[in-house]
Amino acid sequence: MPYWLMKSEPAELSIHDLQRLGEARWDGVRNYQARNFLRNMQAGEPFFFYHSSCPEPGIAGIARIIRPAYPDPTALDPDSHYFDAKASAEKNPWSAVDVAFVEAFEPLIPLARLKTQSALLALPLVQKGSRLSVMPVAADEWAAILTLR
DNA sequence: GCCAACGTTGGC
DNA sequence: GCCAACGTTGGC
Repeated sequence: MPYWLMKSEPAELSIHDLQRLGEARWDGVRNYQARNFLRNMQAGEPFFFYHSSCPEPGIAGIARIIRPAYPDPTALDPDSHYFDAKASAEKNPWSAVDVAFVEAFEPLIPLARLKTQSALLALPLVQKGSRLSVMPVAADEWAAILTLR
């Protein structure tokens, strides 16, 4: 079963928000490579929930996909930060998935620590300049990260 | 198709 | 707030 990692700004949606909500829609992805990965996700697949653009960036827990990709409604909502004037109900290029809480890491695994792991050199997350917000995680990478909890 | 300009991401 | 790196846009 494929594993994934997705980034979220905790001010927008944190692992603790998801823990409280139970489920949430993962929307607002506006990068084609990330969107293509979203579209490859299937219900049941787990992902690392990464906190980005915050005082302590790192992997904050685990969640799982509960509904595979469908048209992202925020692209059609003029009031949304993620509104895309070029999207329409007939032609919406953006996708969202629904996710459910699994586990929160206390404390989270800091990015600085992930960067010291030789097993993670191939993971885009730790590569200089990489901004990919949705990425696959290899089984051995997943296992290596779990040992850091 | 090239590429400069611009906007965004995201760590620090 | 800074800025490196990247993706996108649009003129040509």
